[in-house]
Amino acid sequence: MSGYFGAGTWAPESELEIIMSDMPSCQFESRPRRIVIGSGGVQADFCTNCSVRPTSVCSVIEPSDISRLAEVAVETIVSPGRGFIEEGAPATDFFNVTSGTVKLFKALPDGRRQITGFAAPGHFLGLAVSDSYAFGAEAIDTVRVCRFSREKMGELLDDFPKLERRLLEEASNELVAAQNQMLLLGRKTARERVASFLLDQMQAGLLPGQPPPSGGRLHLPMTRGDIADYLGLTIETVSRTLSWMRGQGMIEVGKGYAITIVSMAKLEVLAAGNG
Amino acid sequence: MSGYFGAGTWAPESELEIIMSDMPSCQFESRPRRIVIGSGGVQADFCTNCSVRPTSVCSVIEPSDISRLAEVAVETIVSPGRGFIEEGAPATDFFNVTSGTVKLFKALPDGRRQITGFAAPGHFLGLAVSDSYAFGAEAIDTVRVCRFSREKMGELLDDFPKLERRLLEEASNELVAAQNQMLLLGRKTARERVASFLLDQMQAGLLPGQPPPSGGRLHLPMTRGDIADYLGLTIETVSRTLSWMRGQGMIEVGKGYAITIVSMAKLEVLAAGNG
DNA sequence: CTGATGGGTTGATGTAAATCAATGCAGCCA
DNA sequence: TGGCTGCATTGATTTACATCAACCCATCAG
Repeated sequence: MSGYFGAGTWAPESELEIIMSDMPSCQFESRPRRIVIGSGGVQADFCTNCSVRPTSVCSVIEPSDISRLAEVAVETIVSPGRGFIEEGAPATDFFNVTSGTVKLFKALPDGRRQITGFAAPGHFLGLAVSDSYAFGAEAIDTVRVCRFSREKMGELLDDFPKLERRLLEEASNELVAAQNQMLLLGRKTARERVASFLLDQMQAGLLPGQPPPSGGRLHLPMTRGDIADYLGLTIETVSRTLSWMRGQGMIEVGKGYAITIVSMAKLEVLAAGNG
Repeated sequence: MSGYFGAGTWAPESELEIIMSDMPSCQFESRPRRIVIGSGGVQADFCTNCSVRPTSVCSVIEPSDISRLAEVAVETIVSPGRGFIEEGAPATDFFNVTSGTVKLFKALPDGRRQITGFAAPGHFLGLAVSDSYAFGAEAIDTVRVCRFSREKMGELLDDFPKLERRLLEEASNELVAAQNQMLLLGRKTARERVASFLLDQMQAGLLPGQPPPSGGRLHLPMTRGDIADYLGLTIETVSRTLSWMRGQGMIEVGKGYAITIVSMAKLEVLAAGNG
């Protein structure tokens, strides 16, 4: 395809690329393998029909200017367990998660990991002035992201001042979340951490974009290991704490990734620091 | 006195106000007492001659537009130990630190505290989209800040797009710092934390604005308690760890707030996670 | 079917850091 | 001068959590 939208001089933008999981799992993911599987090009309504547009930074672009957005966005599919941002690598792109869940993390040389956040659909990734990524990103389940090159993103920012304000808003929100997480990591007990986590996940599910968790039913896509790395605990402590909460009648732990919150009140008391 | 942070109907913009330490110290600082001591107004070169302008967000305002800045800025002096942002209070103002050091923190109901950062001259405070402050701020030594009302700041942002980009940059940098701190709090040992802290302080001192620490000499304005609350440790552990480092020939601990870094290399090995 | 693998739970033991406690020292004020 | 307070250091003891280890249960490949 060429000259799609009559705008671009070259083609590969707006194709669908897939980052495959061609190896079961390795300690440090190599650079994502990029496979372009479609070349029909993206429709004019690519962004218009985007399910996360109302809640993402893209919402500030007027419908009349949507084509500008679709021009520079490359939709990418990342399979579960696959990394697509490598900590320390040159920061060439920004991403917008459109479906699935991403874990963001930093690591120490000996392998210790801290997950700094989970990015749900609508989340914007890559905010860092530095020329290299300050964190890594890996798909938890099957993830779709929109990729913007740094260069193209700069042009968008120049042309749409509203976008800049929206990004500042996004960054501020993340900053608040980061401060909450620092309080959690530095001063909360294991039980308080897990309680806070469950309530946060509940809260996140209530936001637009994802199916709302009815009846306190949560579907956590991440493993116990991920939760542990997020809360600064070990797998065993997370598991034991969940069992303890079950024993206290706070939650029910289902098969797989299901957890049901039975007593929000009890969890809130815990999370606030009483217990 | 009433009208904490001026509701806006009265005049004191561009006067010099002082937040006094009229009580020695209480568990939770009451609202700062605001005392206007000058009323001559700020000179036209108020901002032009500002020592932190080159390194702060204000640097993006052209000299020709500086008067706009001086119009909306209120210089405020905060005495040591005095709070000037209360966590949870309505977020009415933004601040720019011009001298001294500020500690930013979050607290749990039972008094546990996490210091989320130390703000040195040039640092911009108050980035949060929420209508209330997500953190508290307290002067460590004598602090001077420039205060901007939310409203006036909005006007500045409308008039100077560059300011918005600079704020985004500022927020991104803070985000990176926050992620580093999460790694520290979640996964580093006490020794690694203290080592990281000393190196960060060294780094911060090398940036423009403050007198560069020559010969590895650091002057830390904060108490052991502040360091502990920043690193997610106790006072005793911080003290013991510093003593241990002294024993290892890594540092020298002087009287008061002086610490000299003897072997940066050893500290770096520690901070990176080998030790 | 069998064995391997990854995730999860639970138990026994170890330990890093918290807590409890005593002491020293400087600044401050009556 | 003496008493008070805040900050710091160091020692003794406790503890929350990590570590080590066993086990269960899916899933999947041969």
